[in-house]
Amino acid sequence: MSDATQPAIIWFRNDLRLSDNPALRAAAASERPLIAIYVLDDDNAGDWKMGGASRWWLHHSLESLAASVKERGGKLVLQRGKANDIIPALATETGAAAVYWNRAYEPWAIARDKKIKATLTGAGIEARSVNGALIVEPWEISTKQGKPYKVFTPFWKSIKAGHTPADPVGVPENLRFSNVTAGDALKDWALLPTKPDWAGGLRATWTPGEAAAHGRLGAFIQNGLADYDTARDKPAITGTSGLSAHLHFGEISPRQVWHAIKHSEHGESEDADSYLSEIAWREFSYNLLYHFPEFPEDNFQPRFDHFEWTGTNAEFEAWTKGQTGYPIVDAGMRQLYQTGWMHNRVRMIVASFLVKDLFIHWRRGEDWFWDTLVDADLASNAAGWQWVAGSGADAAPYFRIFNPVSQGEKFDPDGDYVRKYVPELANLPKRAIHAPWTADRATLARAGVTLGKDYPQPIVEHAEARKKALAAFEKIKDAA
DNA sequence: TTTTGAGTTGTTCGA
DNA sequence: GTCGAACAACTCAAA
Repeated sequence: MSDATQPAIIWFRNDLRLSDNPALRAAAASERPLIAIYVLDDDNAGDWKMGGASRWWLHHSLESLAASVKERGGKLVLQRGKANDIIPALATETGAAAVYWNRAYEPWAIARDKKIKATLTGAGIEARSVNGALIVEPWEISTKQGKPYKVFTPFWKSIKAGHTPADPVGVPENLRFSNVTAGDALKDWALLPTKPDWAGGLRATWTPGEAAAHGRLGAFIQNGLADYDTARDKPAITGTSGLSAHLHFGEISPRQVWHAIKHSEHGESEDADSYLSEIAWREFSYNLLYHFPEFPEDNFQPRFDHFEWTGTNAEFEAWTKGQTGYPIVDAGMRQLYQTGWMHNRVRMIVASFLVKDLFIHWRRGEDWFWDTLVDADLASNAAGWQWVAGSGADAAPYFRIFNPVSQGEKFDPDGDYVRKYVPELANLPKRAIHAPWTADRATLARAGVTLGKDYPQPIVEHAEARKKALAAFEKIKDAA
């Protein structure tokens, strides 16, 4: 029924790379001419269609992948719409014998892919999905009782004991592409902002694409890994790998990262272990999302449904704009808006502030991050917010309420991070940089700061908010 | 089945 | 300045 001249389709999704790409490898192994396609499927994504910053990244990542495919004599076909229609239609039109893809784990994507698989199979076309995004599939790891892990530490121990990844593989050598002409022009998707063009900070900070992902990993191993444990908490320096968006879009795979770290000079160090545990957090988040698909929308602990969210829209807006009057919070929120990314330590601080100082639902923070982060990832974003809010599976204890002043003093001791993103405070001495309202009049005058004019007074009093939060947690303690 | 130890990232208070 | 304890109670995971 099928002959060797029939092409195979390699459907690229969040796996925008050629190396260590199991679906691509399987497609190449079929020895059929390949048709490469990417589908922008906003219809299926519903409320979780890609946000603005992610779209910017996607544009450049697709450009990069398209160039790599072209170098090898092929063309990356771009189509927009429901993949349920597009993929089977392409297969039929081209007489394809098989379609290959790497799995996605967003609930909407799982549901869609299942239907597509049925459609293809029903039409006599082979449909094969494989694991290209995770170290361990969520259904392959469980507690000794056979249940999904809900606590990170035992999950991480289990990975180290029995689920370390295989070595990554390279770009298939026998890639042979078929000639296809159909498809959209990338620029017609209008993924880049124009009026206004807010992407300047993103361009200055990031280079999407497979080659850049490996460049960043190499630089991190060279310069960051040896001191990771302490440096990772300092937002003023490059102490983290910055791989989150590259990993999200699959420009690099977690097992490539794992392998490179392990085989580096400090591969067996504590620092390497704690870095790899961050990779495991990503896995853990996917694990939670797979087993509890409502995780991005609903409190994992239902008692949080009773929490009284009393924050106002004006306060939410002040938070998004970096105008809360707490310098470390404002620096973080401005870094996010300018660069599409925020340092992990600061993400926790701003999240804690939104939830426990402003009493605004974590879902609103999650939505804002979704739109503004280049690394916006359904699993990681939801897990992070639920963790901070305390509503998650493996949540921060109720009393863990970040103090934005002491966090600033501890992790940005010289105030360099604040000075960079809150330039109106740049001339304050370091003893006042994290709490400008405590500075005397002369100090403020010398720094050219008039509070309430150049920079806001704190919109809430932290000590008071903390007490209120503790009382609010007390109130929902016994709720169903 | 029951028991036991533990749970990413913190803060405050009092000695 | 430094240090340890307290801050709910609960659920998870393994023995």
